[in-house]
Amino acid sequence: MNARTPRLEEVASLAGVSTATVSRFLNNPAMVAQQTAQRVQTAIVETGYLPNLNAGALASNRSRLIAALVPDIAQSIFNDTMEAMIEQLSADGNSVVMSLTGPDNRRLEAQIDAALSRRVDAIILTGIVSDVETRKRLKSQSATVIETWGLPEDPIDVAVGFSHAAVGREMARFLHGRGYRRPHLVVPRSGRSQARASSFAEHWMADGGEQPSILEVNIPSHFGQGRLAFRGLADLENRPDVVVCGSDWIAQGLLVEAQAAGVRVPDQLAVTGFGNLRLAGDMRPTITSVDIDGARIASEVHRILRARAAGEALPSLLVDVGFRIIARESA
Amino acid sequence: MNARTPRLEEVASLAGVSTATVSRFLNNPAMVAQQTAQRVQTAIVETGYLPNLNAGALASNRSRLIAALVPDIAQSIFNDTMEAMIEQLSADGNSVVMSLTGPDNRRLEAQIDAALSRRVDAIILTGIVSDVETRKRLKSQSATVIETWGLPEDPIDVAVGFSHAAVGREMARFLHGRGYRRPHLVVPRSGRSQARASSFAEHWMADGGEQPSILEVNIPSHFGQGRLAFRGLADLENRPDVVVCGSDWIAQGLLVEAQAAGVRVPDQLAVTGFGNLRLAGDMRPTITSVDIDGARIASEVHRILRARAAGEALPSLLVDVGFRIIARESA
DNA sequence: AAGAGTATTGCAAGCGCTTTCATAGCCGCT
DNA sequence: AGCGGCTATGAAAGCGCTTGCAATACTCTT
Repeated sequence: MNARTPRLEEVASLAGVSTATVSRFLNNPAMVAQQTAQRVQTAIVETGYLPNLNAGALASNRSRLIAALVPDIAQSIFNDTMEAMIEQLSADGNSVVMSLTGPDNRRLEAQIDAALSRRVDAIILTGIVSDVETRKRLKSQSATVIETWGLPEDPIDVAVGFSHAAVGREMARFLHGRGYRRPHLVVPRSGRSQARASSFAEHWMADGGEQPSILEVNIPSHFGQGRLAFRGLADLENRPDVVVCGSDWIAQGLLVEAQAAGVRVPDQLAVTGFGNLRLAGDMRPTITSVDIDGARIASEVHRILRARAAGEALPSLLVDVGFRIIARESA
Repeated sequence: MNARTPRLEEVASLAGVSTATVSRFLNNPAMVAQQTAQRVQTAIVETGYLPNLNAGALASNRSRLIAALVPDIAQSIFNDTMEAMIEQLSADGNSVVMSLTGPDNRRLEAQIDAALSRRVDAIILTGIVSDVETRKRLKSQSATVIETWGLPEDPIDVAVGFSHAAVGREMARFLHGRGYRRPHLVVPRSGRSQARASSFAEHWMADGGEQPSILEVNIPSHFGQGRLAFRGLADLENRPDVVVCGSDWIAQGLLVEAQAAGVRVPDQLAVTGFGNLRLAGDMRPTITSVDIDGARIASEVHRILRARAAGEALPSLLVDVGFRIIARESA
């Protein structure tokens, strides 16, 4: 009893125009005359027409599909960015298909295949250290590839993010300036985190500090690791006065454990996080963290995609959105 | 210099068969003879062929695209479920497109339009109380609609979840059994949470308890609300002995604030959460919570979609995956 | 040995759009 | 009146697959 979903043709004949005109009205309203547009609009409403984007994608070779590859979403520091990305990209007719690459990138190749099979307009990579082969492969195909949250030296195509090295440097200066002397770094095993950590160490020592102690933790990082990290402090030769955590979760866990142990933060032990998640400001004491503006990243990505879609050249392939150290109570 | 991406035809001619055969090999390998399959496989590798799924979707009227509508991902209690969903559904050729409906469902209609325009095979709704009109609309169209995390009395199509009322009931019994007498409920303003709360109250009183006090909080719920909730306890006439929180985040925030105030948990004040997020087990004290098996929900959804794709009838439109109260230190 | 049944394959007609190219109408100028 | 330059539209050729139907080649049965 359900009539088939209406096609462009039904709309066209109801409006007394050709399918070409309806298609133009839909994709480029400026091309059709006011009067015609009116009639077409009415016909669309009347028929309850919903375009078939798969057909459109096939014909136009533009899918309006964006693939977002991200390690995970359960405990991800990228979630704010992803959320902004989905919202902004969806706003003008794109759809975001999510792929989870997991802590290792084992499934990455397959996921890229899947994305390319959908003929996505763009692939957005977040927090992913693609290996050389994968990078080469991505370079040699035609969809736009946007790396976010890092600014690689040799981007695959376009990149929107910040310099992890700069974060490490600024954090070192910040803590040095506050008078801390013995930092301990809790570093998730991801290339990005490690880049921050080594930059931190480098600048810390350049400013006359001693080599910071380091604890590596697995990814994805989480609350529990902070607790373990705190306990590990006892084994250190000289007790640190500040723990620089690779994520706010770790910082939070460390804080909780410190409090349970009766250690006063920041007096006896200071703590910093990374990511400036909501909890950083909510935690007690509030957590000093590094804020990355996810919405800004998303809007830059959006801008880039629009430019690409319009066939415009991009002024720059590397967009630095910066970061801010948010000083709070914990350090 | 880049040759166009190969089409089915290139593969076919290289393998010395028709495009139909290659297509069959791809979609239903059992239909082609061993020898032929071998040749086709070789040709595929040789050409580096990647199917164009948009074309396939158009021709077969099956997109292998699944729309997942969820309120948010930044602070979502559904993330574990979503993650499992994406992983499982992606595993056999589907792609999941994410849509964020936000705390209100203002954009919901547009998002449904977008999904239908993609001719998705299914729409997965999570934690969304669609209004009557929307439900009616979803009912009257042909894609599979799966509601998750709740078991509506009148499902749109299929539902996979648990009974919020049962959670409220069991939690009431659990706490009653543990000897608590004055529960206080912190309830996010979402239909689901409220269903749990009213069921809790109902059964609590049926067991002879007094009407629990209630604090409503906005969604999405987060850490900070727990802290506020704790402070609000001071205004209550008789101090509760247990706070039943609508999410683990709230419970965590409450715990942190309680500890800062020197209140011992659970001796002076017990706390329960909901969702059994990772932090519930990591927090100190560990948080008593309600576990929902997201992976199970995902696999049921997956099963349902496979059945639908195969044209099989479903044994049941309502799948109850249950829940478990995880007793920990906080209550 | 003929007929029936089964396993493989090819032909070709779409799936529902977009877009190139051509046409028609109209305006202002010379 | 004739012409160039617009603007608005239509005709129709695909986009790259899937799949119903038909054909072919075998394998069994009787």
